[in-house]
Amino acid sequence: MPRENKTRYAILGALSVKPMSGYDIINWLSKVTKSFWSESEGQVYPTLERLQKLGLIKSEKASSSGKRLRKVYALTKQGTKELDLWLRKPAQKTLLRSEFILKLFYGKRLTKKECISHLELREKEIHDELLYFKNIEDHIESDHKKLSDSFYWLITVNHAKAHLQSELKWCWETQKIINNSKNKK
Amino acid sequence: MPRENKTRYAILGALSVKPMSGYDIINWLSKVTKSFWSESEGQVYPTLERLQKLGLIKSEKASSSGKRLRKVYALTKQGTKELDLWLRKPAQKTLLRSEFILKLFYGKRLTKKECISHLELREKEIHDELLYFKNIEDHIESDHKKLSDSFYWLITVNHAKAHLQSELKWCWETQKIINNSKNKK
DNA sequence: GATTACATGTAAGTTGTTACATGATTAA
DNA sequence: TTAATCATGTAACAACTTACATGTAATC
Repeated sequence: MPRENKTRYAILGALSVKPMSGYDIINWLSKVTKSFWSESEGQVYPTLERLQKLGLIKSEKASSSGKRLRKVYALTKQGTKELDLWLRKPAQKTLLRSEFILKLFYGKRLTKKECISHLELREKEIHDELLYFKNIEDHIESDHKKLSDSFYWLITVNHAKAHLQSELKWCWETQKIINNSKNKK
Repeated sequence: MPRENKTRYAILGALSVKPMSGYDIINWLSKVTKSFWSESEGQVYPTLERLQKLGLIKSEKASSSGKRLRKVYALTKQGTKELDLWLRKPAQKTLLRSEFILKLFYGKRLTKKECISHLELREKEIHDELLYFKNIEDHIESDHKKLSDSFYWLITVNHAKAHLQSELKWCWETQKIINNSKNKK
């Protein structure tokens, strides 16, 4: 059995919030699902076409401010059904790959200092990401108070924040452990 | 620029611990780097061949207990150099995709009960995974006390455990939040 | 006698990224 | 006028999974 295409559901879900163009979807997802889902252009546009052929979405051609055509897609009844069916199925595990942890896993080959600097770099990234999610949170709370979507959006932001905070703590503890270890290097 | 192949480094790293066959590598990685890195057969065997052609690893043909040939690979000097070079470079971010969080993100389309059941399912998975890492931890501590590798292996196990524990806590809190919310569904 | 573990590999297909092409509009 | 943003799309390629083919040896 081939792998199930998950991109479709991310897109169908986005369109369930409001009709959007491909460009809108890419930007919206990259902002608001940043911590747990990403899509690239090369995926979104062809998938939109496929979904339309399948009758799960329909496009209403609309021109934006300029003359360049802009295709705004909306869910069809069938698309809505398909989305809701998928949402109800238990989630499959999606494996992550962390290059950072892989490097640390082989940390024996590095000096203490080099390991610590990997950890410090990650620490900085985490700080930036926490700031980012603080902003996203404020943005969701102010702009979308009316939408009941925002309730679940904030829950996923909490998830990201909890993850980052626990990783930050682990970074600190790990640096201590490494500094106190008796390895020569 | 094409994406950099990370599989090579996972394999080179594995061979830096001890010479192994493709089969060994697959099993070892799937056990010990489970939480942050996975490789499939269809990746490992062709990559081993490529790495050999590049002179980064060499195989010593050896037969195992039976007659079936078994290729044990070891790092060459060049391969060691390549690995160490990569280990010292700052880690690139690897994006994760969580189907579970994506479903919850669109949770507005589900009933409270359905959302809770997604969370409960995840809770069970986390329990199992925590148990798994407890076992791995004991295994690393007993079998590999002599190897100084184990120091860093345990650090990555800590990372996985911290992540899981923070997610578990978030699961509980989220269930409370959903139960207390005033959504109709 | 059947299943599981050992062991290597290939084929087919899907999924995904990156870089590019194209072109309009708006703001510095 | 230069750059950024809006906007859609394609081509090339890399990465990845799944299923299968093949065969031995040990165990239940």
